[in-house]
Amino acid sequence: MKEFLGKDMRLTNQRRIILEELQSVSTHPTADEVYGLVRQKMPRISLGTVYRNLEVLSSLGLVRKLENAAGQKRFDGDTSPHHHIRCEVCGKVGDIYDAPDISGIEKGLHSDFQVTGFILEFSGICPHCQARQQPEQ
Amino acid sequence: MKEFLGKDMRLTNQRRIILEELQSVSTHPTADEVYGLVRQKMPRISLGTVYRNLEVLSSLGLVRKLENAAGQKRFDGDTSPHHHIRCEVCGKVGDIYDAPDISGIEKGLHSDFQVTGFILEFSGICPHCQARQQPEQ
DNA sequence: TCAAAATTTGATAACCATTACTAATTGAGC
DNA sequence: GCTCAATTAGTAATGGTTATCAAATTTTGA
Ligand SMILES: [Mn+2]
Ligand SMILES: [Mn+2]
Ligand SMILES: [Zn+2]
Ligand SMILES: [Zn+2]
Repeated sequence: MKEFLGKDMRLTNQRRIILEELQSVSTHPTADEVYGLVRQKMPRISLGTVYRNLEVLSSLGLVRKLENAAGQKRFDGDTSPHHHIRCEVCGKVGDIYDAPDISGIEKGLHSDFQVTGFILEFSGICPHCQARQQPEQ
Repeated sequence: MKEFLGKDMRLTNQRRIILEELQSVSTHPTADEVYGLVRQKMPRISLGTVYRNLEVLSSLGLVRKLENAAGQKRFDGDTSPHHHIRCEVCGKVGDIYDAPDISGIEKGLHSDFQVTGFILEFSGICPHCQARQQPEQ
């Protein structure tokens, strides 16, 4: 991790553990949930430190910040290219690795904006909420 | 508009003017900006009434609600199918009417979620911010 | 026609995720 | 180890949104 930090940035225990915990789960936790995870290893860390470092890590490209839908921001320790699906009921986020490749779809659009990219996000219902929603029949 | 309201819902002046104002612009205003527009016609309306009715109108399908964790919600009086592009600098939203059709892309994905749909949103830089960002050369 | 019931409003308070502030602490180069 | 800028813990502030509720408005129906 050290090699990714800028020259005036320090590798603190807080920073290292936040990244490690985020990389150890596949749940796309919110900042608050990351806080819960990290406190098991480092009980005196503050929520502000978690927010601050999630922002630092995402601007360094070490984590992905998911902010293109309703609800709280979520964070992803998996920076490999993949899409996400968000539960319409509870907001939980899952991974989609096999979506058709639509790269380049942003080229040649008619817009006065300078187009730089796109985000494709799926919506659905997570296993837990499926079970809750059809209890009968 | 009356025909779209539920049987226990009333067509108030507030409700009608909010929809009319939203349909009269193509700027995808925030709730606060809708409040500003509506107050020109109805100076004593409250911000809470604007929020409440934007929610009602969007649940009836009369307006589109554009949610994003990166900023404020925005509202669209144009319910015809089209995509959006968001300015990375200022958050302004524009329309994209000529994106390639990717409907059906959500079918056959490998996920334990029940997949119901998708959102494709473009990102870019709006004309105003383009002018501000490259002042030289 | 008129009073009771239902809905909606305006005003304001509460909420809550996130950011800002600041004195104390600490990582890293010398 | 010493120095000092970067970082932290703790807490306050922010800001968009939602909740609350008495008053106003509209509908119902006797
Ligand atoms: Mn992911
Ligand atoms: Mn639009
Ligand atoms: Zn769910
Ligand atoms: Zn812009």
